[in-house]
Amino acid sequence: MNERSVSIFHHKVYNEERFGVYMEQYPATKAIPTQIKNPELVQRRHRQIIDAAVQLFIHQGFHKTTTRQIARSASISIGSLYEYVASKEDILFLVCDAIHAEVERGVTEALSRASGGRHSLAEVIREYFLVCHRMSDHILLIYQETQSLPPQWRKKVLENEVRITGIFMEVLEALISSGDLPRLTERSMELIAHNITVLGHMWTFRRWFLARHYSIEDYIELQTEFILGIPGT
Amino acid sequence: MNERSVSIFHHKVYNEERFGVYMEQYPATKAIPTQIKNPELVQRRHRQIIDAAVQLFIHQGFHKTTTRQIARSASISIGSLYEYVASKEDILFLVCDAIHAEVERGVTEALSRASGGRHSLAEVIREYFLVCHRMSDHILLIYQETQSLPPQWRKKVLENEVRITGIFMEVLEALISSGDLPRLTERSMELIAHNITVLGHMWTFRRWFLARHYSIEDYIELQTEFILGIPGT
DNA sequence: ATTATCTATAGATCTATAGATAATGC
DNA sequence: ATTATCTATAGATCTATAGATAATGC
Repeated sequence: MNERSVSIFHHKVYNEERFGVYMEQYPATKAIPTQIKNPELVQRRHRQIIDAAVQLFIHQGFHKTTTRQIARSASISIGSLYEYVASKEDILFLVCDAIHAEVERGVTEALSRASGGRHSLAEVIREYFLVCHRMSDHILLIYQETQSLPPQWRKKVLENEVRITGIFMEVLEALISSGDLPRLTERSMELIAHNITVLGHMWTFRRWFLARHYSIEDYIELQTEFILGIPGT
Repeated sequence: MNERSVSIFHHKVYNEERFGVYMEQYPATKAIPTQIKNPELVQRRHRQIIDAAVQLFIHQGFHKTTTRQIARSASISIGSLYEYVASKEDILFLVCDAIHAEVERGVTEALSRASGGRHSLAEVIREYFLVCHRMSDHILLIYQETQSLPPQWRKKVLENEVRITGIFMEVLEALISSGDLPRLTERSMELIAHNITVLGHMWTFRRWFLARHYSIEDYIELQTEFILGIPGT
């Protein structure tokens, strides 16, 4: 569907300096037990599995995708696949966690570029919505398949979701304490952070309708007005 | 999970007067071919199947529920089940369509009670959010399983979604033309209607987080402020 | 020797239907 | 005779693993 989405998982964000060790790209990799001794290999195979599975899940859904298809598409045997995961659900967890890591990376990066002044909320919203636009299929997948995860993994995926919403809370807090935004109650601010998160997701799960009427630029403009409560600008 | 949700499908909204015929409760019943001659029986069995399936799908998901479980829970044999539907996907369609019919009924009913004045938008939002609260599990199911429908049925389910959003558009239009709401562009108004719809759904798919911090009454109050852009009241 | 990978398959499903049986109405 | 229902099962999967084989490093 979305050619660009394929390459999303080909950013290789290594961090080899820290403690002199090859750092795990995704926390999920650490959480899944394996018999394989070489951690670098585990990481490489996990990425192969994720890249293969994410495309298959997007196009066929989790349940209609077979473990054999994933193995074939990742260029490993079905036997090897089960050296790196204990179950099909483990693969779904790897996929969900990788998607959230990518969304978080996008938002954090945007944040570091933001000017920090009056308009920085609009800037952050804009960059976040563009991340949602690029990762439309992936975010949709999380909405559809989180329920298929075992409770232990689902909990971790929901924690990821809370962490991303937390980024918007920090932005709102900073702007309020600097006087660039009117004072709000904690509760109200928290809910607004959730609203921003979800209105970004809305572009992914209502795209079948919205894209017929609005470009992503239209959408960002109108939603920014709506969120900031400024009917004219 | 939610005891009240069971009874939602036990409202028997018959309309026997029109044309002197026993009217179909759900349009979906008409769309699914069957060998059974008695339409009243088809409708009754469809309702049995829907009531059984909706609970199983909510607790186990569509893919983990077997057609045998549905048949058993609906108190008919697996053979009979397949006299009333052609496939498992047909059952999912019946379920999604019935849920939307129930949501629409709830919103329309609320609308007919609304005072129509200045505060009627807040009233409609309130009643709609209460419908989402009551039907939390059901709305979540639609988010998760719409993708599992064959294209033909998915299209119909998405049309239901558009129709429900359309109700909010009409309310907004009426309030603008009566001068009770500031003038907005058509595009902006349409997007606000979608936002209202989705912020209701948000209570269902973020309930795992929101319910820890807000009661449904808190949620309605804060979201109404957010939507109407009034930080104080 | 140790580590990683592969092939072949056990074991356990599940959907959908064919063909037999029961119930209903003339 | 017609309509509705049931039982039994064909046919087609799919996940996960056991046990054999290949590659690597001392």
